[in-house]
Amino acid sequence: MNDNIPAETDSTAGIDFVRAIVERDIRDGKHGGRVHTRFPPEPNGYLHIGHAKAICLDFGIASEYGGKCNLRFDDTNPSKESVEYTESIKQDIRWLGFDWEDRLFYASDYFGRLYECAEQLVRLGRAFVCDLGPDELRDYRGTLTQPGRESPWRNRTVEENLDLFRRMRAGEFPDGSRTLRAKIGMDSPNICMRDPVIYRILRAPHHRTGTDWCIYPMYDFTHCLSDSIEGITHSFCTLEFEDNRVLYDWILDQLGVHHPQQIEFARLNLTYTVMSKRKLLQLVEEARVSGWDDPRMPTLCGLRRRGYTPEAIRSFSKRVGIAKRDSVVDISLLEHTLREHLNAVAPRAMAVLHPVRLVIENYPEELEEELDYVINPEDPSAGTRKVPFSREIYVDADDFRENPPKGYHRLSPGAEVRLRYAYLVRCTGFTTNPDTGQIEQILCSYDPDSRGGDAPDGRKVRGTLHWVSARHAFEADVRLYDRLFTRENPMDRSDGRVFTDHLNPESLQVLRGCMLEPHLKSTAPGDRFQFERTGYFCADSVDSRPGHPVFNLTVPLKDRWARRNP
RNA sequence: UGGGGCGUCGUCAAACUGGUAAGACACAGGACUUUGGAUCCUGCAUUUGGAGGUUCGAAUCCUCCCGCCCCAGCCA
Repeated sequence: MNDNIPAETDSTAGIDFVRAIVERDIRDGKHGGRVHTRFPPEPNGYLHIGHAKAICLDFGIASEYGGKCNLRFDDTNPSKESVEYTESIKQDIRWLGFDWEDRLFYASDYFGRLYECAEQLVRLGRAFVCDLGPDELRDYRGTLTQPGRESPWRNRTVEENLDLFRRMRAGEFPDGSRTLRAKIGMDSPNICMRDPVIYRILRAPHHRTGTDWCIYPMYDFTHCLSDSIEGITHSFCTLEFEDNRVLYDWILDQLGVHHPQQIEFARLNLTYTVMSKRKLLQLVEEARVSGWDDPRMPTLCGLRRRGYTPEAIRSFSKRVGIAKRDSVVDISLLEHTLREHLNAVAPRAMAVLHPVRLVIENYPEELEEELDYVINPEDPSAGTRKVPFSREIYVDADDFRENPPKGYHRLSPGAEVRLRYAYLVRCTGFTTNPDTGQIEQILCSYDPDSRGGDAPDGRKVRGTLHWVSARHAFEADVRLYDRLFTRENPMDRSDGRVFTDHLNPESLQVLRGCMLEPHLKSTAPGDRFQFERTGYFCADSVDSRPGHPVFNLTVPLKDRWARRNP
């Protein structure tokens, strides 16, 4: 993994509780001091930044402690899963920078062994076939405060259960007519333990096993055994599975097999976005966004298209930490790690998003110059390139004010500014459109002795503007993105509104006719730049065409001036 | 009102078996600057949900209380 991020030495702090457990286990020689984790996504949707936290934990801990991490698809519900999702998940994990090497597994690989385990449980007298339908089952389960009732089918003989379970597998019974249940007890205060269903009849073609099976194991049964089969030592999952841990342990204990330790941590929440697959799916289906990879989505494919780097996401994951407290991380932390990385690696370029023509009246009509441009001041090894200059250029409309506010050190009548890496120019006048009153053209004179931007006499020039030579510029579309929601917590229903009511109508703004440096014309999709004084941008991977890149705003530069002068 | 978890700065998050509240983001000042970027300084919890108690000493131990999250899919 080649991080171009300055060493993350900010962690003088203690390690998180998960790593503390792993280290203690290594010290104690548990599992022979071995560390083996797994990332177990269900292929029923796209990965998002919350999954990135889990991936960084699972793969991160394995690599930190000399262990391994498997990728295992938890594909036990064929009605919701597909190969499309498995492919996107693999791509996203690789993009994030992690490698499962030859350890790509599917829970469906274990269907045969899982079935054997289920029969074993039956033989042990620890599972039975139950004929209760879904409604009855719910009724028998009891409530949070009242214990459940035992199924009337609970005391079938081992032989009968075995026979029935085999016939379930053979397809003799209709979907939903019977289940295989663990025989634990109906009076547990933990509802997970009230004779939970471990196999159901479901005639749905599976994306890997086709129609081989008409019964599928449930999560609780599958997960612990898959972990066990793979020799996992530490099984990390999110908080909502805490109650399930008892069942995880119970099943493994009954079968007397290798017993990994499940450890739960808090999932990631971010301000100004939603993180559930269901909500994200809704945004896609209702066309509130252009798709799973819309650059405003918190999906990994969305962030990638937006211009986020894997390094930034990994750094972010490290900084949010791992704990058990429900929390909501400020999106500005993610933006910070992004800027931190991009600042270090992104080549600079000049792009004028809201162009206004500026004429340097004393600059020779036909003259063209090639000026030296520093590619990245943060990285001298990036070197320099040439940028063309001429009498007429474009500057940003926001860089000129007829009546400048206090503290404004850009262009205004009489004011002198520096054109980055070019010349010092002084504003001598301007013209406006008589109909609209809009600034049409800014007039300036330049100081020929200031080539490169240095004041020959050392005079102070506060403002430095980006610009692009009019006759060399090319037009392009640039999309400005902002947060998708206007609320820190879009799920806030205190005023009776739903999350889609909080969508930010200004989250996407398309700018046409932006004027860019000619050298940007050959940008390849996905290439990232810092447009000086504006922000970080990347060429869109979907809508760019050869010679016609379309740029996405990845994240704006911080702007203290704008902040103080709203 | 059952069970399982969790409550430390605006937001994350440290503080090993009690020893006198890290760090980061954000925010606010200032320095510097050919990006109002970056960088660099400075400030930012007399206090750990609350109330008692034990102790020379408590975020850490005890008691009671308050608040928040999760669980009643043949989803994961």
